[in-house]
Amino acid sequence: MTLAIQNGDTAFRPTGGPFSMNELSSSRFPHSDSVVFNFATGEEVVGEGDPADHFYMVVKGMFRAVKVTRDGRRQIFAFYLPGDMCGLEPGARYDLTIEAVNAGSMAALSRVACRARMNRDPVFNSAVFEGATRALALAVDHMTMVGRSSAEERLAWFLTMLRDRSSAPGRHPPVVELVMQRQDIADYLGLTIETVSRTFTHMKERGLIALPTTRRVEILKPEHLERLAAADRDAPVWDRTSYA
Amino acid sequence: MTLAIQNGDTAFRPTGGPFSMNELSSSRFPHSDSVVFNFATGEEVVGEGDPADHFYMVVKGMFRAVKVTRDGRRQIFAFYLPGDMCGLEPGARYDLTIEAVNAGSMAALSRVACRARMNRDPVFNSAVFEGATRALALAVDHMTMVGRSSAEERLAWFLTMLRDRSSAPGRHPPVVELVMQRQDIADYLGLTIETVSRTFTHMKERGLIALPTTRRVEILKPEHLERLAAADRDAPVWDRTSYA
DNA sequence: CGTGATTTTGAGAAGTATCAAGAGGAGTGG
DNA sequence: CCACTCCTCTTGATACTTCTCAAAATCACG
Repeated sequence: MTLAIQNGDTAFRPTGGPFSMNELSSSRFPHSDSVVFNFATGEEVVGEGDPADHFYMVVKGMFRAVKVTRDGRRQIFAFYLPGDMCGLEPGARYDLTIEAVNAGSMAALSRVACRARMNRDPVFNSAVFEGATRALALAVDHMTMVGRSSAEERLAWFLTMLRDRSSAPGRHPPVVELVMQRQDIADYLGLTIETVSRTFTHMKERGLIALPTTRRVEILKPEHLERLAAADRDAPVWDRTSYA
Repeated sequence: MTLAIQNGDTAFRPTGGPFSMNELSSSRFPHSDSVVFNFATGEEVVGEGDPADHFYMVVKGMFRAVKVTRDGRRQIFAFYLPGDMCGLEPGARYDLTIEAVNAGSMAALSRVACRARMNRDPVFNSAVFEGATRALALAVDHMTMVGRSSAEERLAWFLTMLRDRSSAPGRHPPVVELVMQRQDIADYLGLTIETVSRTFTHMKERGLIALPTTRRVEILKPEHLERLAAADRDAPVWDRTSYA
């Protein structure tokens, strides 16, 4: 893992969006205390069980929170985009592995420094707490989805979420860049890779989406997709912040 | 909802067990600030969206954290036993509904009083934080289970959890009292009630368990059940504390 | 232009849901 | 104490979704 000291206020490109966690972005979280690390595709940021001594904020790229079980089953709990914080858990050790989905970088802030900052900066403090809260709320939604929805509903939910979180909300038709590969989507949604692929195909055939390339989705019928996504939920709040 | 002012240190019967959250039990959490409320079967403690002004600790009986979606799908996120805390979420409103599974009672402590206490009692403070942390860890496990396990593995996991959390760990064969009904189990595990019932029958036929009554399970082959339960996980830590 | 990884497609099997009916239990009133 | 009723739980038959295994197609990259 390469290291780069961040100089002042540059380097941060918060993606914007209706998320109060953005209060933490650019100007607030990364300041002279923080250090930016670069990661190659697949590289590990923190491993499950590592001592939890830092908080992280995504600067660039996409990251994932993963747990792999003894017998190889794999579950992804969150994808992090620029501006998202992770490593928020108050415990002594990380609970999940955080890996780079593609090449990217993270700002790391030591917990000690963070604690100090929380004490002297009420906005920062409440934002971090709110982040933890919403991680729980998101887990609730995620679990309901995994436990109770069909493959098509799950994928619709996923695409809707990515669209809402992505930094280019104005385009028509809305375009979602799938940075992660199919296996990651499957492990996030509790499906197999084949089912994910078939569901993409099915949505394409029904005219809901177009797939100009494997990793790019054009949402042709956003309302339809949203209806599918929200079939079993109400007013989901997409959370840019999670924990790990 | 009936009200009873608690007098001093009586009334609490922590069930014991290997859970550090018990540091909060009897002597710590409920003290002169707290008030005990009684609840009838099915009665609501807090509803989703209510202002989150209190923390709660189960004194007697069993409670559940529920979310029901627009179209009637229902997901249960936790069952709370005596000594468990809920309502821990830092946000302004409760995220889930908490209901009494059977007749029971809860000690309520206002958040204001709790905050004050957290400031002057470091043990209490860290215990509450640890509780929130483990709620997240439990959600991770729960989600992996719901997303990746078979019906039999889920039920084995559930029974193992209840046995570990129950207050009578010494009996042979281990006996689990199912206070909740089948629908609750189904909604906790992401299954249908019929599948839960069939899986019970199947386990009975295989000699893993006995069902002297509908709501009482004797675990005849604990090791076998544990093997099933842990098939896709490692060393689960059963958590007496969750959030809502 | 190969070569390996990723994704898609296909066929069949397995597991769970659904719909429907029956059995068991608890409470009530005669 | 026994019927009656309601509710929960179990069982059965079938349909459907998703998984599994296998192979083909596409993509990424040297």
